[in-house]
Amino acid sequence: MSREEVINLLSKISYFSELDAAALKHISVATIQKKYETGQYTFMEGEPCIGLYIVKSGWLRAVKISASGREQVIRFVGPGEAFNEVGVLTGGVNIVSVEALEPSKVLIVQRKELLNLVDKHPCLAKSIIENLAHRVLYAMNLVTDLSLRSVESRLARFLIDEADGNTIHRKKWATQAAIAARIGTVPVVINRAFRAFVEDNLIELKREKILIIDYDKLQEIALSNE
Amino acid sequence: MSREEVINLLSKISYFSELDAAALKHISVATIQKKYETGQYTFMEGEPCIGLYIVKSGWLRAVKISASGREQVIRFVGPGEAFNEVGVLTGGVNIVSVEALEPSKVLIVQRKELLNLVDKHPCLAKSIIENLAHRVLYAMNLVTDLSLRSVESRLARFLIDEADGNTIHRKKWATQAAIAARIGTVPVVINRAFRAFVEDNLIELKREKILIIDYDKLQEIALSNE
DNA sequence: TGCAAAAATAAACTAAAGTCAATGACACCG
DNA sequence: CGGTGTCATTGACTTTAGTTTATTTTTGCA
Repeated sequence: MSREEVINLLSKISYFSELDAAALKHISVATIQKKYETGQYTFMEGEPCIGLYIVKSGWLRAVKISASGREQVIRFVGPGEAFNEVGVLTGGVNIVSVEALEPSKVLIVQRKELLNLVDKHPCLAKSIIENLAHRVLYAMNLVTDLSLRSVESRLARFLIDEADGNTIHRKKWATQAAIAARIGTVPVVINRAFRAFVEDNLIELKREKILIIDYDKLQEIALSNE
Repeated sequence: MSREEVINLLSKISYFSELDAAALKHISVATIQKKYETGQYTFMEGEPCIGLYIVKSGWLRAVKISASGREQVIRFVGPGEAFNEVGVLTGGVNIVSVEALEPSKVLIVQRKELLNLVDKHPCLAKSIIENLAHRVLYAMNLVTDLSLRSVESRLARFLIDEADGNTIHRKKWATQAAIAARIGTVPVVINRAFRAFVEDNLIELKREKILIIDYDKLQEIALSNE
């Protein structure tokens, strides 16, 4: 990837969108490029944190894994998104593991470099604050979802959130198992919930996409035990 | 509370600890003081956010409430701590409800004022970033706790985290119901877990304090299905 | 095209968490 | 000092979620 491409990609990241050209160029110099194959981990939880990762292409997932092997997906990340901010900004240790779901290319802005930049550019600090605040919000909603709502309700909400209009486009890696890990449960349980939704004519379920048929009822379920 | 007291309190908050005297004085002017009785809410989720709250005295809890009446406590806040940062820094809407657990006094730094300050003081921005990043970390751990670990395991962890040495000092409002809401379950279930711990001689359970007898085994349970 | 692997579905079962209702213990207040 | 209300405890029961195993259906690839 050329210098210009790097700068162009960086400028599209919400963190950096308000930085001037000079600053962007500055960052681009401190940037590493890497490539990962499907199933490969960019880094593991607990390891020292190298820097802020920015997805150039491909999809990955940030995940916490329990000793018993169950996984909780924190989020999926795709082109133009950044991940590992929290590792960079807390103690310098990765707090999740991140796995490539398909062949992926990323940029890495080195930790020290990034921390320097924060000092120098108030607008960067501001957008980081905004972004982190939203991340807290997201995580807190995840918390209340898990604690207060049923699997069906969570799934309904997930579908609504992910829907583009009334269809959810599924990438090849968006299997029921992947969705289960995101919802906070196991594949069989998600499958049951899906079946139930299909039975009740709320959705149409295909491999490449999910069609929402009865949006209102789905919303009702999503809100039911909120 | 006098101007000096206000400034003194502000200077102890992690956000403001590195601000100079002039800035602190500046903030103190934009500050409102309020008092709440036990059970009174400082604000409700969804309401427009007035500002950043700082606890002068008393304890409060930030909570999300479901339609069915169940509660998930996000955190307890006590003297010297701040709350509602996320409301201030995201859309200006409160994302939790906060209830006084005992008669409490708070300072409120108005939202606009705070946002102005962030622009002017890079060190403030930096400490906010740090603080928010830790908040995300905390929330994510809460997520994985809820999703991957049993009630017993969560309770064990909670006890270890809260312990000062090998005793947990319980405020009058630290009832089993309150702990349940924090752990993400209901009072009876917490009670069962407590009983089991007492049975197995892991803890000694009293109204004013909890004594950890077998720290190692408790830790083992805390980590068991991590 | 067809075979092997992955994913989805199904059923039977277990375990964990939650509900409900009743009772016991204890603290606070008039 | 008794009574009222809150909190803790208990048992019986329901519901939800998770496990296991087996079968069917897709998918991707040789």
